[in-house]
Amino acid sequence: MYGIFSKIASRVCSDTKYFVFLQEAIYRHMAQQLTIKQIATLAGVSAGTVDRVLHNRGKVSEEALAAVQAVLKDQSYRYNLHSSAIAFKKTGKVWNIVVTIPFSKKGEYWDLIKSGIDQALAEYGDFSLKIEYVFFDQFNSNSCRETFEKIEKMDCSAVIIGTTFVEETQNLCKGLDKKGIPYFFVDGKVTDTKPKAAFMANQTACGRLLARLMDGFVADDAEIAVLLPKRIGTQLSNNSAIRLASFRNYFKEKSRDSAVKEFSFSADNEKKAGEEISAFLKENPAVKGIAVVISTAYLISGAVEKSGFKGICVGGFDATEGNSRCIREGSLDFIINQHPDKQGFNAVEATLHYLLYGTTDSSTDELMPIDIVFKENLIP
Amino acid sequence: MYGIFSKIASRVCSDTKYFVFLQEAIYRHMAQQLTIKQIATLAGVSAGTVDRVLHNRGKVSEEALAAVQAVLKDQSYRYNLHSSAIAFKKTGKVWNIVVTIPFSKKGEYWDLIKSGIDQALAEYGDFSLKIEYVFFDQFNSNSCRETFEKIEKMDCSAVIIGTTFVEETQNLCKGLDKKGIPYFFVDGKVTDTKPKAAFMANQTACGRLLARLMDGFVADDAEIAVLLPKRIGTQLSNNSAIRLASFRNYFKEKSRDSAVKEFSFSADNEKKAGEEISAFLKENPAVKGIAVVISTAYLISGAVEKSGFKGICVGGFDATEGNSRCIREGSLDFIINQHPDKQGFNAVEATLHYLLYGTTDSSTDELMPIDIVFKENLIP
DNA sequence: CAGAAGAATGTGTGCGGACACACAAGAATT
DNA sequence: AATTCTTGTGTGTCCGCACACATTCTTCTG
Repeated sequence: MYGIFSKIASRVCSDTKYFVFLQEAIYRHMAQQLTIKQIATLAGVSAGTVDRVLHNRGKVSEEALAAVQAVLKDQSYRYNLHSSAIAFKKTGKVWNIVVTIPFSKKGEYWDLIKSGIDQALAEYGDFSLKIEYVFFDQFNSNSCRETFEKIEKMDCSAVIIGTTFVEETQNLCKGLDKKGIPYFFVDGKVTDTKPKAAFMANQTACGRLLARLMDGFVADDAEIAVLLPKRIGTQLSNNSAIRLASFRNYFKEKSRDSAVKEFSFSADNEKKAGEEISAFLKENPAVKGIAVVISTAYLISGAVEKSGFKGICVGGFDATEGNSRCIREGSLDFIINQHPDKQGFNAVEATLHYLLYGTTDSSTDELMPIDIVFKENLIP
Repeated sequence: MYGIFSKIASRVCSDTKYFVFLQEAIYRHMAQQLTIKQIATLAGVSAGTVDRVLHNRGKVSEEALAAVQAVLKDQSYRYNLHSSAIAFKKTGKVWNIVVTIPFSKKGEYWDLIKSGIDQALAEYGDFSLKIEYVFFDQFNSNSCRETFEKIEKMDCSAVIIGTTFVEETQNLCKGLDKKGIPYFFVDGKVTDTKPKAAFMANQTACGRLLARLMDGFVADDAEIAVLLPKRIGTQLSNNSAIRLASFRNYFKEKSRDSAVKEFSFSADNEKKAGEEISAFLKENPAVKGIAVVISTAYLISGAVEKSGFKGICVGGFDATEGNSRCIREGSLDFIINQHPDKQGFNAVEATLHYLLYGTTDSSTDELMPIDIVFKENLIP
């Protein structure tokens, strides 16, 4: 791709010759795409036959097949996306995508994923596309199970799944596999499943980055607290567990593991969380950094500021509304953003791509970029 | 947009009722788009009249105009992008976008912008779109002037301009304004011009963020060097100047300005740059942080490591190939990424959008997100 | 008042692809 | 030998839009 460009660029050192350079630098992109009819002419058959080959509809003689495939390969044919979409309308069919994710309040993690999905729907609204949301309770495996059972009975073209409960997800995927319905993951992966793609951030990198930043921003002789959600009944989510392990691992490598204190707080209760962190900081005055491995750091940073503790660096995950507010106000120092909205958007995009072309053009694991957000680069 | 979603979510607190919730949560998006023909029927006119109204082709009576506009507004009509693109093909016209940016070596700043543009071309290849590159020498105002004069004579639908030389850009824009050709900026803005949109990062935020990170990562009693390119004849580019001022401002606010040392290096000569920084560090042993305000930090970080200086934090701008390599190898600690590729991509996208719909759907200034990249979140 | 000129409006065609359907030629059945 | 059936193939229609061209209605002129 860079061939011509770099060749020209390397030639321009002398001052006087730039004009000659310009003549050559004006180069044109030509993505001459052939149509089905042109392919047909080249292969010596009719458009219908080419269509049959392209869609594997059968009823094509071996010689015709060979002739068409030869031309197709030679000309690297691609559907014209627009014509395809237009013609598809005629059929009256609609791509029905079912999205099943936990519900959450406006501006919280799963709602950001949903925003991305909605955005994708708006962007790709000109395709015959329908999205059907089915929410469940991320803290209640029964809700998840019954929801997933419902989905298996639904008539749809593809499913986007927010990975939470492992066993329930595996069951759903098994059912979908049997029916040949493609599915995609957002936020994570689950073993023994075959998603067409999974959109998530590298959790090991996330944990390590959190550690690196804390290490940099907190004095060498201070202690650092790593905060987890208190859970009753259920265990730590897979993502959080990986982040925690990776976080601790960083400090182990630096032989500073003794400075790290683990602490669990009530992530679903603002008041309780505040009281807990206050008490903790009183008991541990050497703690000068608080690393929250989940998306509700704002519950902590707000309380830390209110309680009057100074010079404590607080970091967390994801640009939820609460976190963004605290960053803006200064109580939260930074967050590591996994782009939940982008995950949602890309999942829809990939789904549509798969439905239209029958392929995912990239690898199964779609790692999202991990951003670090300070007050200075927060998007308002 | 969140209306239904948040209403439902807030209702689900009790454990037992989630199933009821599910029934309601299955809600369907319906973006029922009317066609021109349907609009015509509703307005009591023919499709041709609606078409004339939509394209401002004139020859429409006042009453017909009013009737159509009323229906259009009421139904919030939008072209079907696909049909539009398909039908446009028939006309044989092609959108010809001229891109004029400085040339640079593969993987350097302007080449990243170009990659983004190429990517956009690939993505939007199914539109009748042609891109014509015209490169110039960013260190030679004559090259720029003569290139721009050439562009004024070219026949094109829109121009994307990499802002470098102020006066030359103003002249070009004046000419384009006269001909009614829309133009877009990448990397910066220029006063007294009327671009449809400018794609760039907030440079004040960039400088401040650089300062914030340096401040955090370098001990309080150490000195910090801020590195500028040595220029002969030309002055510091606008972007660099803003970053520098913003950087210094941060430390002034903290009354630590005395710890900041400015230093100019040969940004276009790897060997010279290395010798200069080595000498500088020998003379200034208290310097423990190096902030490079331009995109060639890799020239510095490589030399710092080779010369054997330890414990010095180096930060710079943009994920160029050189910088990415140094981050990976560990000599460069972090970079602030302005997403040049995204700037290029979005510029093409916005241009196409303008050409198709006659509007830029957002504000003139398109601020790009600013990312911070460490080894941990570097995309390979 | 016929006829030309002009303004407003309606109709027709084709972009590239998806699919239904018509049709031809040979094989299998009655 | 006449018929159904199979298999391969080409043709026609339509999706929604852009634009050329045909048509109608109005007004003005000799």
